[in-house]
Amino acid sequence: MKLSTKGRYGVMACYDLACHHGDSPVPLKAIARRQGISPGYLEQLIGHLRRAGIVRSVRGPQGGYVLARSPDEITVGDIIRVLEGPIAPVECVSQDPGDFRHCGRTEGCVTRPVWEKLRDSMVRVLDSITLKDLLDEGGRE
Amino acid sequence: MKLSTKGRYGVMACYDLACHHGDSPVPLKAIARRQGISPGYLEQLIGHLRRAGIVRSVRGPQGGYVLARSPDEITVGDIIRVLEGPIAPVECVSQDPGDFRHCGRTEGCVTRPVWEKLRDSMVRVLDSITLKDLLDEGGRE
DNA sequence: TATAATTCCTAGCGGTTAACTAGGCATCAT
DNA sequence: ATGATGCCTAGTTAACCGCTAGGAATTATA
Repeated sequence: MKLSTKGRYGVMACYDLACHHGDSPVPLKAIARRQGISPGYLEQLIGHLRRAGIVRSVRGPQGGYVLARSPDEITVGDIIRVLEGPIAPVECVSQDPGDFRHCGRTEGCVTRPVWEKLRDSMVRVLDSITLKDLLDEGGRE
Repeated sequence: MKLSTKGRYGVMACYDLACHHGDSPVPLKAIARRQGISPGYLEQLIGHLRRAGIVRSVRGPQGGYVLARSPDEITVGDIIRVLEGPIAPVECVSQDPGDFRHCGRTEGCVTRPVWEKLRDSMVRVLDSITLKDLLDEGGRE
């Protein structure tokens, strides 16, 4: 029941970009250094975020990455979904049709409501926290 | 962010035992057959549940397993913790000292509060649902 | 125009875990 | 004494995680 580093690194990287929102593009190396992430690995992760429209890239010298939307329009859930897949403790309660898989057990599976409640509570938390919230918090503490 | 089959199978097996609570011991094979779980694999899982004091075993013919406590005293969280480990999306917010691991990043890690909120909401859901709740629900639906 | 800083892409790799299977031993009602 | 059951450990296959490697494309700047 653990997140992989993908999700964590992704959130950290996006937080880093949020800190520099409005500035010139942030090179990947700088993010990797500040957040303590292997640059090569982060490159793969940020590629997903780019293709998902969460960050934008600028190539060439002085290039780097910027958030594609403002920090208050990007939730932690958005990032997690890109890097970890649908937020669902088991496939049979996935809200993404591509990920959903019927467990094939007796109809009226008794345990499914448990996983649905768990999923809902996870989604509620992750979709309620924006990068802006993290910025504000970082400033206060 | 998925549960493994361990947790799911464990809850299903315990639900099966709850259905027969008060009766004579339920042989592992019967549980495995009804729940569609590989008997050999379930044997390993139920071994953990036994050592954790959630189920009791009776050896010999007519033997099998029974719940060690009544269904309203066993939560889904109890079962998950035995089979999946501490309920924590990342190790640095694990409430189990053995599992906890400091991420070693800059102090005042900005993302930790996110994982703490997520953990709390997961724990709240899983610890609030007992096997009795599943029984009642199975009866109604 | 040449250089170098950057992003982009894909392949591979070593380690770990998941989900079993296999096989043998211990217990004990009948 | 038998056979049904639980108990234990060691394998096995496949997938995935967290990287590393190496090169191609882009482009600001000297």
